[in-house]
Amino acid sequence: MPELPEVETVRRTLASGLQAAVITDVEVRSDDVIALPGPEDFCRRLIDKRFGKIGRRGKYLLMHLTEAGSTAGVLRPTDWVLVTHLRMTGRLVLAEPEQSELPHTHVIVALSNGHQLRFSDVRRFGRLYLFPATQLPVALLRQAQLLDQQPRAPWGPVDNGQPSAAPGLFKLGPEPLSEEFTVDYLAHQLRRRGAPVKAVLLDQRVVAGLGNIYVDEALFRASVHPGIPARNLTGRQLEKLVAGIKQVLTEAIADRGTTFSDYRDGSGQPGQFQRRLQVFSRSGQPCRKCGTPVQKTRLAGRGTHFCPTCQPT
DNA sequence: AAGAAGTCCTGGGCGC
DNA sequence: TGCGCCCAGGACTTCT
Repeated sequence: MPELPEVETVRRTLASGLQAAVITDVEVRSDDVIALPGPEDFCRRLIDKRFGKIGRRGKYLLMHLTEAGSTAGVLRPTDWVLVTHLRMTGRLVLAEPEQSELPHTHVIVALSNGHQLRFSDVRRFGRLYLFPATQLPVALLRQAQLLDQQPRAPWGPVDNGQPSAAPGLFKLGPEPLSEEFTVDYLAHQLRRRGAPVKAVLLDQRVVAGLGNIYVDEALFRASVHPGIPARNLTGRQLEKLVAGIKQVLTEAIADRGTTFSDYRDGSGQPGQFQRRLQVFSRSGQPCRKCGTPVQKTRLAGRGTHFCPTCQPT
């Protein structure tokens, strides 16, 4: 399940192969993975566009696209942004045309440098979106690091009152590795929430990019039981939780993410962080700190792993 | 308004 | 061996 560290690793591994490549052809085999616009428009708009920067916001990947003829670099109001969300089993890989395809390959983007960008997804939960750049808020583009400075021209999004195809993209909380994500911020967010702290941390509006694996790992590092009502956390626990989240994500990015079965980076390589997991997927095995068997329970509809000794209720 | 529950989707693991 | 059941979960919608 690609969470922030996995998506960041995909971003890094795709960036060099996509840089300045022009799209020469697009094949969509499963219409339902194209969330926006319709599949024909999606293909037509992409052809002859050139890849610029590849950014990330939470678990979303944002790819800047310019007209093939225009100068690269600055994001212009006429540009487009290809957005992807891999959800559970989605994969984006660069491949040679003669390389065999993964099963469940739904989209193939042919590039002027001879490579292909391929999207595959066993469960077809993942989605691709193509937005006119002006329909994305400046703040989002900056957080995804597609924009260096405030654009001079007027910028959208044009609020036409229509529901967006990707409502979550516009409601994301802060990047957990940014300076915005502080103890004060998290304290404010958790203050009125009576739900289990794990459920609140999975809410992308609170903080962007955490999923089941890294929430369990961060809570272990903070010695916080996942079932504690969010509002009951002490100041000390909040400090340890913010530090734990930043620490586990930083280490996981350094290890190129966690691979159980499906996840691979943009060049097809698995991650290495699974070797360093403390509790996730380790139920019944001894806690690496105290030796107590790691327990698994169900919380917020998710398999939840914790050490009953290190993370007391 | 917050939270719980249902929905999507398919490979793999399990019981019989 | 093979069939059928159920589980895994991110984000979204619907219900309470």
